[in-house]
Amino acid sequence: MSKAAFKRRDSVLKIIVSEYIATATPVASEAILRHYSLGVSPATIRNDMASLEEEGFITRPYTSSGGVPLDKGYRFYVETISGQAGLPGDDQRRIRQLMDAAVDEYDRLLKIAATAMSQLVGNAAIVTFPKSVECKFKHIELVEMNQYMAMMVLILSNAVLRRQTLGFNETVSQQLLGDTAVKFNREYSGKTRKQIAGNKLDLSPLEKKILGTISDIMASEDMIEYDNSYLEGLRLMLGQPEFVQRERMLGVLELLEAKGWLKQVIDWQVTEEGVRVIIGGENRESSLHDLSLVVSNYGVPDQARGTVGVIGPKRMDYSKAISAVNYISGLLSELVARVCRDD
Amino acid sequence: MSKAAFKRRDSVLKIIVSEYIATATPVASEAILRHYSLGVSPATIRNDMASLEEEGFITRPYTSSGGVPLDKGYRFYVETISGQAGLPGDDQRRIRQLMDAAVDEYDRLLKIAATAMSQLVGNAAIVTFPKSVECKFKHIELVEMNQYMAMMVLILSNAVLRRQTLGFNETVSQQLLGDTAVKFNREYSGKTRKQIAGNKLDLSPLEKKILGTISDIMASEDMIEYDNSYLEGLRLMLGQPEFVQRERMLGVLELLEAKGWLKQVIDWQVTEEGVRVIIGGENRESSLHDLSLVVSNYGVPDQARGTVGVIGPKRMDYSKAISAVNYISGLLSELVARVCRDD
DNA sequence: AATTAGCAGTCTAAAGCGGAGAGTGCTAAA
DNA sequence: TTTAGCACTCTCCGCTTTAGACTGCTAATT
Repeated sequence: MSKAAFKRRDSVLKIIVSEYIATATPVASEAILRHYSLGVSPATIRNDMASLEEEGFITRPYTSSGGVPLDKGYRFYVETISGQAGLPGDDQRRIRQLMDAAVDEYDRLLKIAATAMSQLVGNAAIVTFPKSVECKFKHIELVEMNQYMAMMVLILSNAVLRRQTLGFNETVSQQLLGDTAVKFNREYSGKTRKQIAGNKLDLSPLEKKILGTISDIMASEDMIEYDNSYLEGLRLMLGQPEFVQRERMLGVLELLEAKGWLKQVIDWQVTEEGVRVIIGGENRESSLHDLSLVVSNYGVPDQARGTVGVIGPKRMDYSKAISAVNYISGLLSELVARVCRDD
Repeated sequence: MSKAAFKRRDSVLKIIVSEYIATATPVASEAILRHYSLGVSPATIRNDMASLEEEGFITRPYTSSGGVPLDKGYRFYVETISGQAGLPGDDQRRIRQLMDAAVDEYDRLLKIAATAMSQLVGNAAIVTFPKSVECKFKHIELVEMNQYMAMMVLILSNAVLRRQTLGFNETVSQQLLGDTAVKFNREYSGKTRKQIAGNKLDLSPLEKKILGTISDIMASEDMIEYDNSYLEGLRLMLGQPEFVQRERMLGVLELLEAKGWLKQVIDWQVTEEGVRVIIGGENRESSLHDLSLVVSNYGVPDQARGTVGVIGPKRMDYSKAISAVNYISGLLSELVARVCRDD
């Protein structure tokens, strides 16, 4: 096969993928020529398609029907488009505007980001809370609720916030609680869990109990993969034609409600930089085998990192998804950086 | 029609409803006799069914097919079963166990409650955060993040917690922030928004700014119908046979993702006590017209109140749903009461 | 007046059939 | 290596048929 012929075959593959992404129906040789004139006849395209099939880029739903991309085909397509055009200016402006409106409300901001992203790509989108690599104690607050109970509010590095109620056997006063909080804040601010554990102070039983609780929370915070996350736009994703069979639909729903899959994605991602595309069978988790993910980390390296991504059927507008994830992760990184700068 | 005949007709209706709830297929006259021997022939049942149809309790999907309940039929059924048996002991124990495991983590607790409830009834369940009737300032905490920014954590009555970042034009120290927090806590603790607004203190520009933010948050807290809420078990609900037509499924998904419907439910509910069942067309919101809700408030009257409920197709196990909602709302009330006791 | 047997009639659901149309694979020629 | 031409495959759609589930009605019975 000549060099020119190879090149044409690649074009054919690219066209098949993008056409299939757009129409969700098998792509016929003549359909290819209808939209892109390659200066050859349908028969030639058919030959190319046969060759593409042989090498595992595409397949046929049944003998003598158009081609649909396989994972390998999608992968090829994604490689050729990556590093391409960013998000249209309109979209950028719209998102920025939405997010500016909630810039001070951390939680709402992430939710808005997820919603915006899902609408942009017509699929589900997820944004996880940023998580610090190893969290540090920042501030504690103890508020009396009644004689035997207090609410503890614990602020960790990068704005992670946890509240917990504490019950005591003896009565405690707000005064005592306040003093304890001051002491803890003075001694432990900026320290990791291990540093706190190593720094044995002279503590009263009450203080020991509180310290234990703090330590537990920090430990669980260090373990946890996602504190919380927003998954938006499910309905958009499930509206896609791949989910007409309700069995698949319910399968996906179950998968996403469980959120176990998240761990897998994040594990994989934690070391990577930039946008990463995971297509169908490339997912470790077999339940994700006919879905694709476009994910990226955001945040400040070695400090607070979260994950943002799009999830949808393999037949997804990768180009748009990549630019959307890229843009939004950048935006979120900016915002996190502002909050973290002095950690 | 004789008195005995009336009674039998009611039984027939009850059987039709419960049978339809169990099987999701139109109930035939002979099917009724298969499971419950009423000592009459199928023809008699048919006569009764004709009469039930005439009065709008049931309908037929097509001429000469079994009966399926209408809203009026469900309503009748719900009235006859209400006030009946509670949740089985097993279930009670299981739930209590689950919830005890997270009793100190407010947010997780509510989520667990929602999940447990959804599994119990095989439909979606929702639990909203408790909201105070008029919230009171409880505690503020100000933490420096960097020279020009601070994080404010605001605790309102009944454990509502809000965090927000603040940006300043001049530099601020942790010292200054701490002093301000102490001052606010001393002056404003236990006061409502109006009381705070009426109590004009001599404030620096910085303090004025912070106070403004607090006031805004409290105002929005007073306005908001639901702070946050957990909706769990969607997949269970959508697995029901009523959602085989994917159009309906997507409609419901859209509805639930928007969460606008929540407001309607809660509005209606806020004054009611006990479990309330809203069947199909009884919903104000037309998009809920073929769904039913079983909801209840929980919390402490005149203080903090949240809503807990089950949402599913009209063909729902009302008996189980009612007892589940009843039990869980009671459990949550207990827990809220513990936290609120001294507000 | 209420109930019942019996039967004709109605409707669904599933299966089978057939033709139109889309699109390919193959062969032989350029 | 490309192309034209054609036979062939397979889906999709609508139509028909058949079996079966239930009812509604009528006329008889209690």
